[in-house]
Amino acid sequence: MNYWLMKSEPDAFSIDDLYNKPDRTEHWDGVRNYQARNMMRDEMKRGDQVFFYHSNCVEPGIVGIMEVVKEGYPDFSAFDPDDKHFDPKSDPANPRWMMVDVSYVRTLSRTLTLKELKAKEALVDLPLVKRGNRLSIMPVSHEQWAFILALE
DNA sequence: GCCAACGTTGGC
DNA sequence: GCCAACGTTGGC
Repeated sequence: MNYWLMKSEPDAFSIDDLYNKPDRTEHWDGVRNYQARNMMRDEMKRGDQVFFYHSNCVEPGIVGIMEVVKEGYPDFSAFDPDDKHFDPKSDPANPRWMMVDVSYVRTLSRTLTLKELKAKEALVDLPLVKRGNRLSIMPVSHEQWAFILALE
């Protein structure tokens, strides 16, 4: 099993929004970055565990855990001219963008803030804490996952 | 709201 | 294929 971290702006989609979805499950659409796309297309597998990270908000940090329940498939929001993430270059016959479905596992008892994570020597290799990193989906090693969870 | 970092686009 | 311009991300 692999571990991941996925960012979302809580104003757009928060962990509470995920909790309130039917089956507490949602497709992770709107990713328009090739590196992140490749991870969803090639590497994320059913049962993988994912940290839910709130970005661009008052207290950025890890707020919960979710699980991959459906592996990579075409992101249909790219085909919809009315969608915020419409991409005319993504052809339904040859989709450019992919997504996975994720399901709510639990909300952490507290937010593990970016500030706190940045201060940990054990996490210096986590892309999240590297200067200028903007990846919205990133792998987390098993060691990093266990270390972060122990902070809760 | 500012701005640094970085990915993408497009002219050449 | 280079690289300047531009748009976006996301912390602060």
